[in-house]
Amino acid sequence: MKKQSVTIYTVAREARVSMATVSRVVNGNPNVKPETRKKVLEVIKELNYRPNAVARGLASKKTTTVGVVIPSVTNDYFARLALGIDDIASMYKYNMILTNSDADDGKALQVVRSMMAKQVDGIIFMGHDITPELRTEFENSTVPVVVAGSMTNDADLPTVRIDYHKATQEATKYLLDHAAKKVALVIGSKATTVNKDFRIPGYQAALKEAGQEVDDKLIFEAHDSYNEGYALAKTIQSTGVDAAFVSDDGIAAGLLNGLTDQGVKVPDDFQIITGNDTKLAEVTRPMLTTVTQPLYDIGAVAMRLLTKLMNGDQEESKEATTIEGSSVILAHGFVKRQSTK
Amino acid sequence: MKKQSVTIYTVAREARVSMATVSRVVNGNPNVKPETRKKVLEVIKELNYRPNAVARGLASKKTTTVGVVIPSVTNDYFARLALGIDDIASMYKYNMILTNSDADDGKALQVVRSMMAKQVDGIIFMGHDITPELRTEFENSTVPVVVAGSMTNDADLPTVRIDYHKATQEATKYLLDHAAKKVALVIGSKATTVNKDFRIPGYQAALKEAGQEVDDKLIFEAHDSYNEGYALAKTIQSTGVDAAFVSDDGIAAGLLNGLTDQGVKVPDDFQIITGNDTKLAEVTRPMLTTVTQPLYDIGAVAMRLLTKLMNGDQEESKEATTIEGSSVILAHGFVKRQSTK
DNA sequence: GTGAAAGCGCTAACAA
DNA sequence: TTGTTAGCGCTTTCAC
Repeated sequence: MKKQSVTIYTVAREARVSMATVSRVVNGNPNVKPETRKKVLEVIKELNYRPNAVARGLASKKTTTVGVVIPSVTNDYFARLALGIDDIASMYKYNMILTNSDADDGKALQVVRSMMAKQVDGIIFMGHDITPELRTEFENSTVPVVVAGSMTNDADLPTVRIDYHKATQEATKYLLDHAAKKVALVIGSKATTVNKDFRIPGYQAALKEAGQEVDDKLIFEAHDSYNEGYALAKTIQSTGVDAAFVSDDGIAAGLLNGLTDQGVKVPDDFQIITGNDTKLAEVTRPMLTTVTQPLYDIGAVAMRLLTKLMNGDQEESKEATTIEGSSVILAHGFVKRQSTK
Repeated sequence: MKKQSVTIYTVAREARVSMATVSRVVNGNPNVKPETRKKVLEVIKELNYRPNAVARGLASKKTTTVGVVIPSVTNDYFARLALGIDDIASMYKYNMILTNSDADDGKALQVVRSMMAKQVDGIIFMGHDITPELRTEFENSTVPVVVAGSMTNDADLPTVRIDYHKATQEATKYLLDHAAKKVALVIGSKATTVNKDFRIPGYQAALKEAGQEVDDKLIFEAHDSYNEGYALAKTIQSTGVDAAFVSDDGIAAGLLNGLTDQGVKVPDDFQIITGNDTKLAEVTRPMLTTVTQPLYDIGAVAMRLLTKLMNGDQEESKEATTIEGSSVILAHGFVKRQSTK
């Protein structure tokens, strides 16, 4: 790459002012005489001067760039969060370095390190849990981190999400209240914090409330979304279950289609509630009854929160976060469609 | 943000060598005596030194960051391209600044300017057309640009895509060969290059080949994906059409469900072929017959091509691009599912 | 209101 | 094989 041709120095020389003055007008510093400003602006336009953000970043120690770790862009759930993040980021003139972690802990660590090397001003982390190494990485840095759309094992991290416990409990109760005899819970992994500490307890609470015994065998794991959900259709039937709350829409769609293809009538013989509020839920036939989530807003609020943390005094913010817990819990909803009675 | 505590200088002092030597070992320069390297590496580890990529970028004029313009991350089509891009980018140690253009020309321009200000080493552009302003922006810069997953009005830009003309022609022919009497074409906008110069001519070629008259009224526009496709179900029937090739899966899914909800049997009374090869096509019932596209590969190849352009001599590359056309056309396919006879 | 000058942390000749 | 020395383009005191 060749040397940048027109720099702040070129402009300064051409406008017969100092670099400092050019810098001031570029940055909207009010301490510039209007006519000086006008002159500089003219020269900038004439020369088509564009400030070099890298140089600015080095000098100011701010890059107006945030890092966003996403398990998978092709998952509509995370993509909708990312859209909310990006919109607010753009609004605040931030750019976002977006990288897939492929839901792989090693890659997540590497990705975060790379972002920090690039001196991002903040990080939004999407994912279900954080390894000790990654946690150390976060702790050793002054860069604020916000978790969006899940709950991790690090309760100290500011997090924007819905109340997964309550949502799961409500959905389970709904099923129980609507003639379901035996309700299954289908989640990604029993080991993640969001499931272990929120969804499973919520599910169990609903069962207990209804006077039912909890049976761990009715909790199913499915990772690979649609296909695994489809395959699950057989397994799940053999357990005598006649309803399920499924946390992921891809899995739910697979389960629904798998069931249908086996001649099981949904919702007559089997009811399904899904939990991600993705487009998928409206495309299937029957359409899936869903716990709704303000996905876009979760992303947007996470980014807003991050801007606050980035601007406030770092230590103070961290303090506030840790102690008061600057986490945000947004309201979820429920839309009855065709997969429930 | 406070001054970075441990810099290349700290390491140099601690290891009793010069900054240059530290720089060499960090960058894998072989001209370092093994024991010196070892010593430096030790100090780096001990101090947990992390090179500052911003400073490196300023000094080397390379940021190992590419800009990616995406119309919408929440569209699975583009998300899959982005996944391919990101994977290859990671492989080559590039980060990606990803920004939604919302399919808005003004925003696309602004986004690109912002990326260039951040000194990205290259840009991957996803979108259907380029405004004169944006084209000027590209031309005035030395940053290589690759278009992925579409065809723009700028034929000089290296582009990675499938053969939209042929794909459309084949799909239309398939419908005609399978008892369709009157075939519609449903696209986003008649005005974009990819439709105006590729899909529409392909569609018309198939009709002519079959000895049918072309009727512009059988070409429908739908933008807002699913909902507009759903609404289209009524309109399209009134024209006596009994089959359609739909370029976008969201629209196709909407059309299918709209038709079904009106009691039209697919494929018996109406056949549909869709063109984006998105997950959606497998989730609907009946499942949608589809022109398949190597979406991930389109993104991956685009990123590979970009790395070549970024490494080669800039001018030379640009020359080669313009003259030989370094564009890549990948093979598409066809999967018959349930929405065709 | 404006300018001079010292960095920011690193790379890259050029010497040695 | 290693060190010295300029920058890269900008921000930011600190004077004036």
